[in-house]
Amino acid sequence: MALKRLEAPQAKDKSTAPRRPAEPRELASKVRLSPPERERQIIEGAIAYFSEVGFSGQTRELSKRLGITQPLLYRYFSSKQELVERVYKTVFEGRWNPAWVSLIRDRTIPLRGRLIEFYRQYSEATYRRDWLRIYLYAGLSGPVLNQRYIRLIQRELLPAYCREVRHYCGVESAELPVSDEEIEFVWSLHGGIFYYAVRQNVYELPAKVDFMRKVEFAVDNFLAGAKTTYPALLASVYAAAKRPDHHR
Amino acid sequence: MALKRLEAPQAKDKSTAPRRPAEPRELASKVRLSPPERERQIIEGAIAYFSEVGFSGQTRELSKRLGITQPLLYRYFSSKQELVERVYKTVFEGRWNPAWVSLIRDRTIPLRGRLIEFYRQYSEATYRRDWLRIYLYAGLSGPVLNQRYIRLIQRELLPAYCREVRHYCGVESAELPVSDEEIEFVWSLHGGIFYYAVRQNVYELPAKVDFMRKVEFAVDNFLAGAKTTYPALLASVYAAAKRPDHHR
DNA sequence: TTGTTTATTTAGCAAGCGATAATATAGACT
DNA sequence: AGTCTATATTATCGCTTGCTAAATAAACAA
Repeated sequence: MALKRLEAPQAKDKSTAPRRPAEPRELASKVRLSPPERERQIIEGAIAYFSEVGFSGQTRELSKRLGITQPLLYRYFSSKQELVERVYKTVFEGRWNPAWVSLIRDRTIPLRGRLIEFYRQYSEATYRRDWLRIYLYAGLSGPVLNQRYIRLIQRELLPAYCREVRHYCGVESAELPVSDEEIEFVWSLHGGIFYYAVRQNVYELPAKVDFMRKVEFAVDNFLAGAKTTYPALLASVYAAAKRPDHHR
Repeated sequence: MALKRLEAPQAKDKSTAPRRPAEPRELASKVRLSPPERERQIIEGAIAYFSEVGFSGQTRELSKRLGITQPLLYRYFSSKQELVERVYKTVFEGRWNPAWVSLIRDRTIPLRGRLIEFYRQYSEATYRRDWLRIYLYAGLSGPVLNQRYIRLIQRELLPAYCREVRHYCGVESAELPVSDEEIEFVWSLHGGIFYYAVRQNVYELPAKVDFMRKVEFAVDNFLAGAKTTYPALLASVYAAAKRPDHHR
């Protein structure tokens, strides 16, 4: 019973007959690429493929879409895991623009305009189907990469938000550090817009309201509310910080 | 070369020797459960397992965690896909409470209090690690289920939000239907809180601000802003609806 | 042309996977 | 206690998967 496998057709023939010559291929390109070029092509294809099917996608199917054979992947990446990590790295580290922080801080423009312009640029870079899907897949595989990205947002972007909102509300204070409560306060704006992008580009719901229009609503409401709630928040945090038991 | 597989150790022995008697098992329970009970147990275990590793998790590992053998799963579910769909169904259809809509509409309580109380209850039911992870996995496997859930929110919950916010802002109008713009407006509140839950329970970032405190910030800022921006939004939508080219 | 290098392919393994058939046994009923 | 039925297990199939070794062929230098 265990030997049934033997009876597979032509199994014997193949083992004794000389290897037949390679038949002409009809794949996309027979050209030999230089290693850097081929590597770039593989990573690009892997981003497209894994963003669609997830990181449990098979190397055979990926190679098929690339028009190459599967073992060739292993000439450029020693394992599937290594390729996956290159995909993560390329996507997460390649689309952040430090100029965005300067934009938020540019007080020659009204804060409303800065925030709207920021989301116009930021959405173009990161709120795309492939980025969002890889972000979500990464977060489910393990928290580390998303933690790193969120910490980047919390360290670079959101404190700048907070200082500008303070200025906007007329409660600027250079010496008072930005509190966790303030960071969480501005997360509401950022998170609401992010989730819009997920609904549109991952869950594929029809866009009944244009993205930029939605951003305007969200920014307007955020700023209008902040005018009264932000000073109150700041006061409550500041009061708590003055009390002896303020740590924890 | 192709016959090498034959040389696998004890392959022949196994095929000729009589089946050895079952060795005593040390698994959790040898009891025979009634079909409904066993089915419930499998689904419950599948929710826990698939929410951790995703739906590409293996049936063998699942059965191991349940303390049963893998073929037993196939007595209760004709395929893995069927089990997966039961998991989806159980999670998404089992945790929605229609009373939440009544709570939002209960004008004997100030709107702020209603919203905060709603998020206290809603987060307890759905903003849990297993629910959130299955929600995210489902959305990446295909948009259908998440679309259905989001449409439930948009049909049952958010229009109620909108009418209460209209009342809160003193611009109530029973005959004017809730517009897409208004729905999107209140999504900002809901989405910002949802993404907090994802950061906490999926990306496992330390909670520097307590969930209910964050909800208070978000609701306060939303309502404070709405007082001025919601009437303006309503006016702009209403003005557009009056123009001849208002449809699309 | 001829030889060398190396990008790429062919063939294949070993482990893992979903699923099935045959067998064994727990537990209720007589 | 003995019988019977449905629950549960054992063994195994056929296919897929990540990965490797050997063979092939394109590009370049002599």
